[in-house]
Amino acid sequence: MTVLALRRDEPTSSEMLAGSVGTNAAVIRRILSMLAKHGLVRSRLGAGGGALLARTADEITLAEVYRAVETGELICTHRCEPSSKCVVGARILDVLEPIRQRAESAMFTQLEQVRLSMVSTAVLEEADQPATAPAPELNTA
Amino acid sequence: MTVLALRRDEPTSSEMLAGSVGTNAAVIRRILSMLAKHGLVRSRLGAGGGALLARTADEITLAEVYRAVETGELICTHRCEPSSKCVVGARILDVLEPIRQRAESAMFTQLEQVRLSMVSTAVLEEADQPATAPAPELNTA
DNA sequence: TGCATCTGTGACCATAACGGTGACAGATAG
DNA sequence: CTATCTGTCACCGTTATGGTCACAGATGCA
Repeated sequence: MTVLALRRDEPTSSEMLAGSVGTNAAVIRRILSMLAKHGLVRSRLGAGGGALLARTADEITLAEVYRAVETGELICTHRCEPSSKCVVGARILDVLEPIRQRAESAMFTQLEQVRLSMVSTAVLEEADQPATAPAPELNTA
Repeated sequence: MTVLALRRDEPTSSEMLAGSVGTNAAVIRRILSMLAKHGLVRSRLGAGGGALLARTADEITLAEVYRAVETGELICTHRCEPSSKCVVGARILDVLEPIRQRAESAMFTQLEQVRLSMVSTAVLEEADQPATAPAPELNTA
């Protein structure tokens, strides 16, 4: 996504993205497909085509990206159903669920405050300051 | 942990816990071992033994439990190393890392506010208002 | 129009992660 | 002394995930 943000209106092929990420083009296309379904990315077919951001990098938050790509729950509780014959087992999921939701939404609140444009400019600024930059301060805090 | 909180000073065997959770005793012992290493749980060996809370349920937060049990990072970024030949690939991890940390600590802040005692009393309160009145047995047997 | 390019998607395999299971030494209560 | 229970290991099967190949369809271009 950062690459797409930096390349603006120039389509980027999945082959090229795969090179940057260090993986296979089909994997990139798979992920791109998920992003497209959530309206974050669109693609141009044919020769010279590739992926483009569907909106400006300023209108995309990391929370949206996360939700598009990550399917399962952030905090997974019980993989197996607890025994309903035990007082605790019968109730624990109902008790834990609102807690899980609070924790999860706290994290999303943070991710919503980071826009893709912040990430791309931070990458460029790091590239400007070679070798010594330890902590890139994304101003949002 | 909730079961241990409710049973107070009475040791609970891994066999019994396994019954409540719906899994194998060895799995419980594996998890109990992790909790013990973090000082949340202690165990009594020999006949009539079992697991006990190392502190009161009021002194244990869900954040501690989470940290003890969950090993990997909450939000995992790149599984494979991005290409260092790409401007984005070379810098993206450094840029993303502080964002990840902010999001993660936001979640822990929530979990730190929930004590194990709150969970156990919530379970009991839910049990007090049942559609039908089940026998208050802790184990499944 | 024909060709090269690139997406979208499905199938398949290898690998990693994780829970389930059995086993066994050591500790301890009775 | 014996029954019980922990702590830990090894091992297996399942599941999730990424890597890879393949192929149809869309599109720009000569």
